[in-house]
Amino acid sequence: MAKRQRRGSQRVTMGEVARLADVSPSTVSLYLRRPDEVSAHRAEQIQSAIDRLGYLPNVMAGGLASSRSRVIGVLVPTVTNSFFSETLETLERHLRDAGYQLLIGNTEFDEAREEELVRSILSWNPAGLVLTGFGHSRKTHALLSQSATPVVEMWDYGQPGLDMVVGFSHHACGRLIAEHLLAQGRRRTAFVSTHFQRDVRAQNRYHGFRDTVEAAGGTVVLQQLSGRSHAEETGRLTGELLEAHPEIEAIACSNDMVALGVLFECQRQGLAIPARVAVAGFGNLDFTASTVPPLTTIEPPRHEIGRRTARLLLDSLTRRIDGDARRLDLGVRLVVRESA
Amino acid sequence: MAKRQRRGSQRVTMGEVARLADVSPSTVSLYLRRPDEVSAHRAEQIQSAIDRLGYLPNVMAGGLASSRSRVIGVLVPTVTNSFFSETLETLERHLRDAGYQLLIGNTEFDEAREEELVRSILSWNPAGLVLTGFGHSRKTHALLSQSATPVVEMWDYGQPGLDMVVGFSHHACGRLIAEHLLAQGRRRTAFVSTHFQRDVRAQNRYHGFRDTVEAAGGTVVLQQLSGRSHAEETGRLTGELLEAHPEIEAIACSNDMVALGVLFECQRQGLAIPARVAVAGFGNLDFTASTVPPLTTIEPPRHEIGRRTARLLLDSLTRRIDGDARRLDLGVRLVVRESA
DNA sequence: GTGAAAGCGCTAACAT
DNA sequence: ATGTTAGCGCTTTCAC
Repeated sequence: MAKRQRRGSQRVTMGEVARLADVSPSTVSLYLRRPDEVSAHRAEQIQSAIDRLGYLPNVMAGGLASSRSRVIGVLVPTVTNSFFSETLETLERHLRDAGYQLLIGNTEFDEAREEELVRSILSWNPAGLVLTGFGHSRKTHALLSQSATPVVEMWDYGQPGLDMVVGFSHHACGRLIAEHLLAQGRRRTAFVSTHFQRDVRAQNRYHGFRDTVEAAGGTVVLQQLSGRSHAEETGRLTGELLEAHPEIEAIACSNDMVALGVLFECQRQGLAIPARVAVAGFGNLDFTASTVPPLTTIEPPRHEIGRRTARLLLDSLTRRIDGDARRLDLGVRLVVRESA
Repeated sequence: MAKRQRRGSQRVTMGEVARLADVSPSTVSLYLRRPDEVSAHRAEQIQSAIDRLGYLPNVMAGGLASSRSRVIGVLVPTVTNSFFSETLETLERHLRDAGYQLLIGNTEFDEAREEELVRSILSWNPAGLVLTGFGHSRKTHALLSQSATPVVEMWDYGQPGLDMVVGFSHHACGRLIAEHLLAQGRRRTAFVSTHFQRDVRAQNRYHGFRDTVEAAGGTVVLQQLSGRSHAEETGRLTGELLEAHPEIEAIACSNDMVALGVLFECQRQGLAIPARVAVAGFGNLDFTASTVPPLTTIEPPRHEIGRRTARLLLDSLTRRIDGDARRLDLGVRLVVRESA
């Protein structure tokens, strides 16, 4: 006789496993959570029942009963950005190894959407939450503070933050590039960037760059793309830039994809890099080592952010973390190659 | 008097909302699920109670009670790959708009890991599951068939599949590129590729390419990278390739990042593209339009895959989908630019 | 070490 | 249209 199929739900319950193993459901539960507190004999019976029935625990029931949910929400602007997706991947691996399931959401650089996602994720009663950066709506702040969920803000550093922080200073990145360029005697500069509205961190890097260049008596022309880094527009804007400001001897870019666009535009115009104009990026994307010429850039700790965020969050679930340890500045590294 | 804090769980329950709104819990439940079946008066009371208390429904409790879980699992090889992440983003938006939460997992191109993830996701009793491609372990097949969860395999086409399929033929992509090159009279070719073990779809494209070139009496030299597309290795292998096979007049690449590496290597060696050697990619990544020269490539329907996968899955949850409509070949488009 | 019993917060009949 | 009741499948005291 075939078993009746329940409406789309899981077939085998813990009770059925218990019956087959000839123990009580609570013993099965105990076996699943703390195997060594069950006698070897029963453990074996239970495991073989589980295998025979193909039993899979029902996470929802478990979560409800224990009122703890092995779920962690992660909100990034977009998974489409390789910076965030690499961090995400590392974060996922570490958190999954610790038994947590990630709930990932794309805020699309929009605080209202972020708020919606926070609300939706809090409905899952998550053990923790990871957000990108410091920009959140008032309502989001309210939601989070009344929920008492541990929160890590990642990929940025330098503001108080909601709870825990793992990242680095983008202002410092801009400064680093500026200092490198200034040391070469380049004072007439430009900053070509993705739109600040889509990328506050690019804006912070710009500020760091501009402040440093201007403090040294140099100039900075800002050229903002209309949206995300689009190679075609990057080329066009770079062309306009160099025509309007032929004195420019260095171009800092908000990221490596923008720098790639600038590089190709210079090639098209026959401008020698770095002789005529230096070019620097941000991100140290894979291809930057083999462009012609190789690109000077900044290496952000994308995987380290994932690792440390996972660890900090996990630690905060088991023990009290004190003030200092709650905020991590991971720093960055300037990668000097030939383009600047 | 401050409310007692429950151990890390959600504070406000539906019961408390009901009490404040002076209705029964089930009326609150009804209001939340089908608002217009509740009288306007009570609806208002309930909503204001919800607002005052900051009530968020407990998804776990709801899911358990209804034994339907507005959860859909998605397994991709890696979110780090822009093809998958763009599909993922579109998929996420559409599915979330329909009220579903995505559970995303990285298989890391490993069937054993995929199996583990399938198991872990089935524990959530998902409404549906989205996998990438056709390669799954026997155990995964078993798990899925006994669970009766609707499954979409995406990003590929041309095999029976487990249930539903949304993608395109990678073999056809290889053929398309080959035909284009052959039409230009180029018969001595090479295929530079990421490692097949990490990318079966690249292998399929290679097969389509090779079969077509050889059928026309041409030759194909295969050059496989050791892992994922790494620009430095790509350059080195391309150098070796052109030295060992100076007769080569066209290089097809398994994707645009590889093609970029080839492009720069040719620049470094002073080989004119396409005069001396033609170069073609796959993916139509953003930068390909503005390389020097612009890259001939193939546009895969990355967003369309997300859209159609979401729709097919959603549809299959409400009505029976018949045979033909369960398998979608979305096709691809050859984008001819100057490099080939 | 094991089992019985009481929920976790919600949904879904069913009654009214 | 609203309330009553009985679970959903598991975890967690608490006896034994």
